[in-house]
Formats: sequence, C-alpha cells, structure tokens
Amino acid sequence: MSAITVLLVDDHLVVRSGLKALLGTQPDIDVVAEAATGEDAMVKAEQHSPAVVVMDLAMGEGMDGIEAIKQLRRRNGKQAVLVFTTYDSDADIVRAVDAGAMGYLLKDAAPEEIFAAVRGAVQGKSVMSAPVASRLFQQLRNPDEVLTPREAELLSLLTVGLSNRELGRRLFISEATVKTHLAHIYAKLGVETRAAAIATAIRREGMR
Amino acid sequence: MSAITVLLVDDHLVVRSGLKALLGTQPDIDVVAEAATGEDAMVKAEQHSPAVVVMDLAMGEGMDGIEAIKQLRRRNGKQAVLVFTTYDSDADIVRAVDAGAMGYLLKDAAPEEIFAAVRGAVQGKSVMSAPVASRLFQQLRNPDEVLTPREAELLSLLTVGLSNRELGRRLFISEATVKTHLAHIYAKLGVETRAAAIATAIRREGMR
DNA sequence: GGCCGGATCAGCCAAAGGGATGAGAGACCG
DNA sequence: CGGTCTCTCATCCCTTTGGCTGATCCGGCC
Repeated sequence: MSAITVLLVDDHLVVRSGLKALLGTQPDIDVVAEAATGEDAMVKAEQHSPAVVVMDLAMGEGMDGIEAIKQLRRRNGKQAVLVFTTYDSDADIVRAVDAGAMGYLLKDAAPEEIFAAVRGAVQGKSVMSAPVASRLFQQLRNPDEVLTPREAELLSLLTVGLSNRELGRRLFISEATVKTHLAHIYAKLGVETRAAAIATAIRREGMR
Repeated sequence: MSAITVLLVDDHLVVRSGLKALLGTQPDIDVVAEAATGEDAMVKAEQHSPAVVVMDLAMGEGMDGIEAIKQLRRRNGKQAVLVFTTYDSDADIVRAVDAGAMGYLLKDAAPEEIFAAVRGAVQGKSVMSAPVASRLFQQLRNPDEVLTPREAELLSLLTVGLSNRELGRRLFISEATVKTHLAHIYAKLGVETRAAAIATAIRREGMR
C-alpha cells in the first residue's frame, strides 16, 4: 500500500527538520515537501498534492496560517490540514477549526500523538491535543464567555494600548458604547480592569 | 580529533529532534544527550560533561532557562551555554547574557549560523543572531531607555493587571512612589498610558 | 567633600476609566 | 408575532490614573 504523503509548513527550519525526522521513522508516512511561508505552501501543495498538510499558525511575514488553511481548502478540499503550533489560544483554535482544520496539535505533543493525528486525518478523523480539546469543550459549556465579533474586534484594538476615546474613533462608535462593550468583555474574561483584560487577551486569547 | 559534545535542552521534542538532525550532519559535532527540563539538564550535564549546552529559555513548568544557565555556570564554568529560543525580547537577552550565556540564537536561524555558534562557543567566541545583536547595540546607544531593576520589577507586576494601590502593597512602597516609577517607565518605553505599557511589555519585553 | 542616579515620598489638579442603570434599533429564530 | 441577541447610546457618580513639581535619603564615584 502507498504511504501517506505529507507537506510540512513551518517558518522554523528546526521544527520542519524535527517533524521530518519524527515522521520519517514511520514507514506509512512520507514527507514529500516542506514550505516556510503560506505562499510557498500553496505552490508546494499544488505540485505534490499531499494527503495531509501539517501547518504552523504563526509564520512571520505574509500570509498567516489561518489564511493558508482557508486557501488550501478552497483550492483542494481533499487535503486534510493539521494545525501544529505552540500556543493553545482560544481565538486561534476557533479560527483554525472554522477555516477547516482537521486537527489541532501542540508542539509539545508526543510523537505517537502526531502519528495518530496524521493517520486519522486521511480517514477524516479529527484529532486534537488534550489541552485544546478541553478548551473547546469549556467554550461549549459556557457560551456566555465567548466574545461577540464586535467585542473581539474591540479587544484586539485594546491590546495595542488605545484609550476609550481612540477606540471610539477607530470603530466609529461613541465612547459610551465603547464602555459598554468593555464592561461586557471584562465580565466574559473575568477581569475588572482594562489592564488585566489586555494581559489576558494577549496571553490567553493569543492576541499578539 | 574528537568531536564537540553537545547537550540539547528544550521542552519540545520536535525541536530537540530537529536540532539533533541538523547537528548530526556535521562530523565534528556530536549530540551526546538531551533534556526536557532545567532540572533534567543539570543531571545530564553532570553525567556527560558536554562542551556546549544548547538551551531554550522557555520551558514550561519548573526551572526556567535563565536559572538553568546560572546553575550550570556555577557548577561547571567550562561548559559554554548557547541560548536557542523563539523570541528576541530585550529583557531575556540581557538576563541571559548576564547569567553567562555565550551566544543567543533565534529559532529561525540558518543551520550554518547554528553550526558556527556551536564551534565558536567552544573557542570562547560569542555568536548571536543579527536581530539579537542589533537590539543589544541599540540598548548600548540609548542607555536612557533601559529600565532599572526596580522599574522592571514594577513593570512585570503591572502586566498582570494590578492597580497602583495593589502595586504599592506588593512592593511595600507608597502609591506615590509607584506613580513616579510608572512615569519613568512610560518615558522609557515611549508610551503614555498604562495600557500601552502593558502591551509593549508583554510583546517587546517578553514579559509573559 | 561634592555630584549623580536610583529609590522613596507628598500634594494638587485635570483627565480617564469603571459601575450601574436604562433604553432604542435591527437581525434572527421559532 | 414575540423573544433573544447584538450593537448602539446616554447619564450619574465615584475611583483611578497621569502630569507636574519638589523633596529626602543613600550609595558610588571623581
């Protein structure tokens, strides 16, 4: 039987190299190409039509991982995309799943976990690391804690250090509305001050 | 002639595996051991007495990289420590160099750069990635922008979202003093609000 | 000894932020 | 159609923050 063909996408050579070494130990898995950027990933996917694409989300300049996933799925729905990243931020997970990712692994995952995810992906099975799954699960249980699109937008601007007045100007809404949104955000994040909100946003929500 | 012995320390198996694969291509470099935690690194260093220790700074639970460097240098000054990490935060660089690191590489470094750093380290030569060097250089040019120890301490507490009153209580100083420190910090970071200070602290100074 | 930088504190004032409450417009859904 | 959600705005009130100025103490340093 033929091996599962894999395309690795990660801006760090070391990580690609490590993944290749690990996956190389498995006879039924075959790394056929690598890419360091989202753009490059498109080209390589076209050339090799891999069964599985293992992709990092954070990728320096240019196209980010989420965008890359979307484009891949638009062009060729048959390729299964596995996210392989360092952080388990709520926002990233949701966005990746939304974009069509088949699985979500963290970089400290055990080799067996990675192998299983690759094999599962070609069979349409979705595999995710335990911490990731528990986060998704928690969001399902407490939908009240999920930010609305507008709130998320505001929060992301908040993390660059804008004042309420500036936030209002940026979003074309009154300062009063900004304060209302903020109050809701604070409640959902479980914080009481703007400072704490920024801290949790950058750290937990991965808004960097 | 005998090969340069290397100990790899990184909490991510993939990264260790990648480094091992890369360094393995060089006949004069020999990876003799790996460790996933700072504690483990101490044990392995003791057992193998490697010439060079390649170490990540961020390491999940327990001892962090900086602490590990300090202890290594205290126990056996002959081992050269190379920092190999994802971020080039000002604070981390200074702390690592302070702790006695011989070089500072970023994870997106080219293989040749890594090889050169390892070889240089055994000869007492210090090698660092370009972005890292330029940051250090910039600090030398503008010493006015370097935070004092007390200011850095305050800033790090600031990023968890404390109020001035709380900061004062934590540091056993009056609220007035907190405000003075903050004013200095704002000036040095080039920001005007606490929110922006937190944002830059977490992102640029790497206080996560 | 005089000078300087770091750390500490105080008081004052204007600006910004945060809590509470109420309320209207539009979208979506059963 | 009525309920629910999201987004929008307003007002009142109190707390917190930020800007400014000036001051003391201590440890190095020339």
